[in-house]
Amino acid sequence: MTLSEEDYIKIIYHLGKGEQGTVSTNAIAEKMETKPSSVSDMIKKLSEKGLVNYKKYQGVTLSEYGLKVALSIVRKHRLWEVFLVEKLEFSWDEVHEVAEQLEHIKSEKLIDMLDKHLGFPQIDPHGDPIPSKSGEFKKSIKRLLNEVPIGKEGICIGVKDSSPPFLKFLDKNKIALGDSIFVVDKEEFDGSLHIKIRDIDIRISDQIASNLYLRIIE
Amino acid sequence: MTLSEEDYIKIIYHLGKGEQGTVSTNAIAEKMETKPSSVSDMIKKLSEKGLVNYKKYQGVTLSEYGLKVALSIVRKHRLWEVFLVEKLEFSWDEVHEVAEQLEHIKSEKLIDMLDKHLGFPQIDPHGDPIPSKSGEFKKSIKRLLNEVPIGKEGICIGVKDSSPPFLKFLDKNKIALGDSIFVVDKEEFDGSLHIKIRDIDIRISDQIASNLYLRIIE
DNA sequence: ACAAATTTTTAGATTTGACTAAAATTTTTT
DNA sequence: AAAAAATTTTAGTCAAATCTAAAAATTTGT
Ligand SMILES: [Mn+2]
Ligand SMILES: [Mn+2]
Ligand SMILES: [Mn+2]
Ligand SMILES: [Mn+2]
Repeated sequence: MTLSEEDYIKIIYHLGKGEQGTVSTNAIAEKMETKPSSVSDMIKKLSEKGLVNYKKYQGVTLSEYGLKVALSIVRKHRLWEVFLVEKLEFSWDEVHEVAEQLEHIKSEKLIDMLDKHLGFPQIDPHGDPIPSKSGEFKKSIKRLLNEVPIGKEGICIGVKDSSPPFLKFLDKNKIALGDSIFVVDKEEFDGSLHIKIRDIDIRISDQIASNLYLRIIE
Repeated sequence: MTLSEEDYIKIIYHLGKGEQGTVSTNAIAEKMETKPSSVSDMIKKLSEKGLVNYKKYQGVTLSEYGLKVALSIVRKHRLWEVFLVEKLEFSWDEVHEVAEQLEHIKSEKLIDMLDKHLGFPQIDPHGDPIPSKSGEFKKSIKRLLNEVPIGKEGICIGVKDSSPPFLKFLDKNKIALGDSIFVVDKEEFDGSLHIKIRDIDIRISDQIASNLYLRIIE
């Protein structure tokens, strides 16, 4: 598989939300930062290779084989992200671009040993689950912070918006993965939240709360 | 720079033995596993980009800029090799192929932090010196262990005597290719050596030491 | 010195992945 | 149910990196 083919497969996977969804040519073109006509050409090739199911004008889905390939790339991407944060002191808003390159390195042993070196992590620095070698990954029970009931507590496991400005905000406010967040109160008027994090009470807007994923403890 | 251009530059560097030597089209073709005609084309391109000095039919040398690029690639290659051996439990004969891929990853921060993570190593698992960020590095030389000065360290790169008894001895004493050996002291009386290998102190006879090749710096 | 052998370069073709412009198809409006 | 709009595909180019075959330059052998 070429680097370009791998990028297409990964994008089709993400646009298909994991598995089923059929994906449009235009959507792929936008993500790939290329033209729809180029996408048509590539899809034809991927289809001939058995990586995608394709009928002209009817969108595209990953084949079983294509899904396997996609999960292997996602696995590599997320393991490298963990490596960069845990071992090389990168912060979570710096890792994606480098992982985009590292995910294409071809060596089964490399990724197995990297996994071991990192202690077989289950989630990446953005809270996304890391597929196992065989392509399974446990569905984490995510809930957006603004949907967490008052009086409940949860673990911060990820973000919906992973843009640098948002990640910077979290960093500045010392909100990080693994942190426990307790919802003290919710303001009806604007949906802003009063939360307790590391024994400190802070107030966050609905906009922030609706972009933070928690895993609810019970 | 494309991946292919980087490979050409690296090969021209190695064939030119570090710096001066002018390199022939045929030699490059052989190393690149391609045809001389393809090499001619690529050299023309590298010349236009100012990476090499080139006169038709007269061979090619790296420009000052090209040398800088070459050293940066060699640095990345060797740092990744150290990483694979030191952190991921690869053996010295498994790392080259993977490093050939990793050396093309583009991120200055990545390589700086990797260097730091590894403790700023001076030599790679094959005993070759690692250029500094600014492109300086020490020359490495091959020496029989009994000719290595006290206080020096080197990588075991080969044997002079490859008879079964000798290899058995090495195996029994856990001395293997790729191991780093530090010469602690030398006994004047019989020429026997006190060495440190994998943090263990052992004593070996002159007969053993005069049949083991090390690669040392400077 | 000069013919033969070798090395190197050019000419022309191929493959991959992309592009523009135009045609075909599907979807949305009226 | 057309007409209009949007999406998707095809047709025809292009650039990068490669190839084969042939021409040009250099080196070698007598
Ligand atoms: Mn990422
Ligand atoms: Mn991630
Ligand atoms: Mn190597
Ligand atoms: Mn090496």
